This record gives sequence, structure tokens and C-alpha cells, in this order.
Amino acid sequence: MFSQFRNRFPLTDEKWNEYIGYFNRIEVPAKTTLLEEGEVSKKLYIIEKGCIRVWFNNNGKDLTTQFFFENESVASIESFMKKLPSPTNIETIEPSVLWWIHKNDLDKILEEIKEIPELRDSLINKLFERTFDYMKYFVSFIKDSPAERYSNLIKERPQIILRVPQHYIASYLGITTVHLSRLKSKLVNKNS
Amino acid sequence: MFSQFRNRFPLTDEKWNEYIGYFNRIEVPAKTTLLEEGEVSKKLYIIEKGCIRVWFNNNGKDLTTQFFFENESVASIESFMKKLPSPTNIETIEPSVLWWIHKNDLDKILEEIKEIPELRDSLINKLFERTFDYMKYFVSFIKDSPAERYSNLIKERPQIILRVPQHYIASYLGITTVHLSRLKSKLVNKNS
DNA sequence: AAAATTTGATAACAAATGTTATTGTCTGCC
DNA sequence: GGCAGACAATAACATTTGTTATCAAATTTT
Repeated sequence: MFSQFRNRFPLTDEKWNEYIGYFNRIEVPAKTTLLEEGEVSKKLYIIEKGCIRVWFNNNGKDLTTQFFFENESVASIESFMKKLPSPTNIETIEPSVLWWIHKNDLDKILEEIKEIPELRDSLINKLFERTFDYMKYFVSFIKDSPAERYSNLIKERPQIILRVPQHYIASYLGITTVHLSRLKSKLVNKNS
Repeated sequence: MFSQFRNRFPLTDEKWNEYIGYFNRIEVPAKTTLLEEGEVSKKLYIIEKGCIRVWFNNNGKDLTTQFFFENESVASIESFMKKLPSPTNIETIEPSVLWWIHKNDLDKILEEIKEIPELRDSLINKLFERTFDYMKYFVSFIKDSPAERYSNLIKERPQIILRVPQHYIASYLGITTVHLSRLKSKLVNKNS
């Protein structure tokens, strides 16, 4: 699990062993709630196998805002950073194998990482990339129709289409399940 | 202009004078293009007075993605960071007084700032805050109707409503000018 | 001050999207 | 194997949103 990180980061063996000791491996079934709306997010999860969604209840409707797959890390990020109640739930979609680390331990690691110029810069770069990604999502809502957003998903995030139930995808696109179903049947007719 | 920054940052007088020397003051009329689609963004602008929008041409339609006002800094951020051609234009809305700094000079400042723990952390925090903001915009498109997004703008960014022509606001909300006009008249009737 | 341009409102009609209900398939579970 | 729940497709109808066109008011330019 950690070998891919290992190679990227110039740390001593002792450091690595210390850090790895902070992580805990768990196996959970599908539809397991990892964080509930209102709680403070204190664990960061890394996905070894499986997939996860972030969602919230909006006037009785289940709205999904993010999907995560293998090797991605998940937390309710603003809650996690600022110790605020999370507005969202975190839940597995598939049976999953996860590694979690407590915020306190991660903070220790981050404090040390920030002193190493390459790691610090790579952290800052990741933050920028994340911001760019969200900007693109945002612009896509201004620019593209639901049909175009769905086509983009197929191209850019096929894992979502293949592994996630359709009603979660619909809310992620900002449309109803009925509408998504219609879009799909139009696409099929167009391609035949 | 810079006194508000001055107080927040523990730098020597010499450093401050060096940094301030990098900035250039300009006054420009409304509808001045500061950056054109396809160019690489090399200047960061800080607004002393006036307002600015970021927009792009989407199949002949003028779509605005961001607004900026006094004391905010503006660049086509991904282009600026990575020296890529900008997908967007930057343009003044009102006659404006701006300060700009060249990317090369800003990079020099940032290199030094990153060595000072408080400044570095405040930089990282700002990056997080920016990401949170974009996440919220993104979620708002999933969660809220155009009417609700417009109401939110009135509450949270009244400057936009007061100072920006309506057709720019419409595209920012992802709707047509006709539709925005209808939403407004419904709001008026509801409140009377 | 007149002319041109920009901005905004509105109407009539078209297209997209939502709502509710029905039906069928699939999956996990006992 | 059968049952319950989750998931997806579709139809009929309602509502929202877009398109195009026209007019009026405000603003800028000459």
C-alpha cells in the first residue's frame, strides 16, 4: 500500500516506520458510514480497495458531491482542517479496504513535512491542483448542459460510470434520475 | 494601499521597500482587457479601486466565471502558476486603479515568504480557503435552483448585484438574461 | 443635444428538465 | 428457491428554463 508513497518521499527508514505505525487498516462492507453529518471529521481515510462517496441530506434528498477510488484520500476536508461539524456524510459504496490515520498524528507528520522544501512545495502544489479541479467543476456547470457533463464524466472519470449506482451519479450531475436515464437512452440512439 | 498588508507581515523595512518597488500602479477605463484568451498570464493585479471580471467565449457566448473587487488580487491563476495559455480573458468592469506585479518578481517574494513559518502557513491556509470556496460554489449548483443561487448572491456578495451589469451576473449563475430578469420580477412580487 | 450603444424588461413560443407513478430486473439474504 | 429491497427504464403530465424578437430606459460617444 505505501510503497508508492515511499519512493516519492526522501525520509529515513526510522521516520517511515514511525509514520506507518500511525495508520490502521480496516475492511468494511458496502454502505458503511464512515462519518455522519454533524460530527467533526477526525480521521483521514486512504482507499486500498473499494469506493466511497461524500453526500448530504438536502430537504430529504440524498445529494452526492464527491466520489473517491483506490489510492485516493478522503475526509470531510473543511471539518477535518478546522474541527467544525461536517455538513456531509462519508459512506462506502463498495465493500472496501481502508487505511485511516487520526488527525493528531497526521498533523505531526505535516509539521515535519513542511520543513522539507521539496515536500512542502509538493503539498502546496497539490493544494493548487485541487483548487484548479474545483474551478473546472464549477465552470462546467456554467458552460455545459447536463448531457455534456455526463459525456465528460464518461471520458474523464469512467470509474464513476462503471462502479457507481446511477442515482448517485444523477445527483452529482445536479439532475434527477429520470433525466439521467433519458440522457443515456438518447446517447444510445445517437450512437446506433 | 499596502499599509493593511504591512501590518500583518513581520518583514524588515528594507524588505518592504524592495517588495513595494516591484509593484506598478495603473489607471484604466471600464472594459479594458488585462489578459486575453490564449496569452500566458504573467501579471498579478491587485485592485485599489474598481472591479474586474474573468470570462471566456463559449461558442460565441460570453460567459463570466469570476468577479473581483477592491483589495482582491486577480490573475488567470492556472495560467499564471504553470505558464500555460489562459483559457479566459480578464477585463475591467468599472474604471479602475490597479497595481500589478510581474510573476518573476512575485516568485522572488514567495520564495522568501515560504521560509518564514507564519507567512508560509498563512499562504497554505489561504489556498485551503480558496478550495473551500470553490467547493461551495460547486455544491451550490447541485443543491440550489437558479432562484436560490441568485438570493444567495444578494446575501453573500451584494457588491456583485450592485455594481455588475445583469447579463454578466446571468452567465455567472449559469442562466440566461431573460431568465434572470424573470427571477427578479418574481422576487419583487413575493416581497410586495 | 442627437445618435449610437448598452442595458434591462417582457411576451410568445420551444425545448429541457422535474414529478409522480408504474413496471421490470437484479441482488443479497434467509 | 423465494422474498424484500435496491436499482433502472419509461410514460404522462407539470414546471422551469431557453430562444427570439421587440420595446424602453439609461449611458456613452460624438
